[in-house]
Amino acid sequence: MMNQVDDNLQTAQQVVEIVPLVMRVVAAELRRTQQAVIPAHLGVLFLLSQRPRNLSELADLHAVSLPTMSNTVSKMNAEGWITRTRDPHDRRMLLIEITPTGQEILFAMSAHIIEKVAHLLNPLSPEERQALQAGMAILRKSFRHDEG
Amino acid sequence: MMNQVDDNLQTAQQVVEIVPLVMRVVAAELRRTQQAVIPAHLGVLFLLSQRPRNLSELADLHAVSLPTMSNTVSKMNAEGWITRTRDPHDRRMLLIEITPTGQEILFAMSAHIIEKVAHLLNPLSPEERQALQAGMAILRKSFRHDEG
DNA sequence: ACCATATAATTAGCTGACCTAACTATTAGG
DNA sequence: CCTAATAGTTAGGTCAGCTAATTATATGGT
Repeated sequence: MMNQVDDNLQTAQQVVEIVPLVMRVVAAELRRTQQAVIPAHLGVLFLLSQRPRNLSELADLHAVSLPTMSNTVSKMNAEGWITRTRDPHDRRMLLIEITPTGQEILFAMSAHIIEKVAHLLNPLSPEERQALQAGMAILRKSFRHDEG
Repeated sequence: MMNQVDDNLQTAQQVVEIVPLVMRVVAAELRRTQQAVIPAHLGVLFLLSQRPRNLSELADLHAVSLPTMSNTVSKMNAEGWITRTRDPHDRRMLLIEITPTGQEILFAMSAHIIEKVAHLLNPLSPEERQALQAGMAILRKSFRHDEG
């Protein structure tokens, strides 16, 4: 019989083993099959599709440093995927919003990646799929700082 | 009622959203708290702890290109974590084996990372933990090319 | 009213993991 | 025995991420 502390460690070990593997396999799969270029910062577009955010908020939610997010946002702005405006109430802050172009990119690229992953998940039974979804939901809860 | 194709896509979407987030959060957590340096290639040590491998096999299992794995293995060899010997039966191939030092590093660093992740997973209930483990097992099955 | 401090974002410079293309070394097969 | 295939390395580059230092704005105490 395993106590709760040991079980927690074992769960953590699994996460540490599996998550990086999934990252690499998906990256490799995209590289292998891709014609269109995948924007690296799709996750940020996704966050912005939910609502406008400021830079610090984006950095926090995306779990990167502020300079990294600043750079990311610059590039996305240059691509026309987002707009950056000063918050009139506090001119230190940026209000970052997704553009219609950004929405389109998000939609198209998400569909592309998701299709690849869905292909890898194809052999799963409905029960396994459901179990996987449940696991992902728990990870989201544990690793995302908000619920939006 | 959702059909199986849509459900598969939705599952994939969740994976695509969550897995990179977990990566970044864990990386950030390690950076924040770390005294000792974490070897980037812990996953490779883990594979070698199971059994010796050749380079192509490692590259495949780790889902990176051959040159990347060649470079990784060189660095780990310089650190004394692994040995590289020519396979006597086919001198083109390398037999790559973990050293006792490598074993120690793997053990110590795994414990460190797993402890951090376990900390993040602490608020979970036993049921959630179990669900998360189930989800991870399914991901392993879908993304790892072997069962060793 | 003013200055010190705190907060928001940017810039500069660097690291490290990853890639493709081109190469060397060895094996295998007609 | 020589051409093909296979295993690994080298060369050269990209890109997301970092820390440290800087700029701009806001706030709070005297």
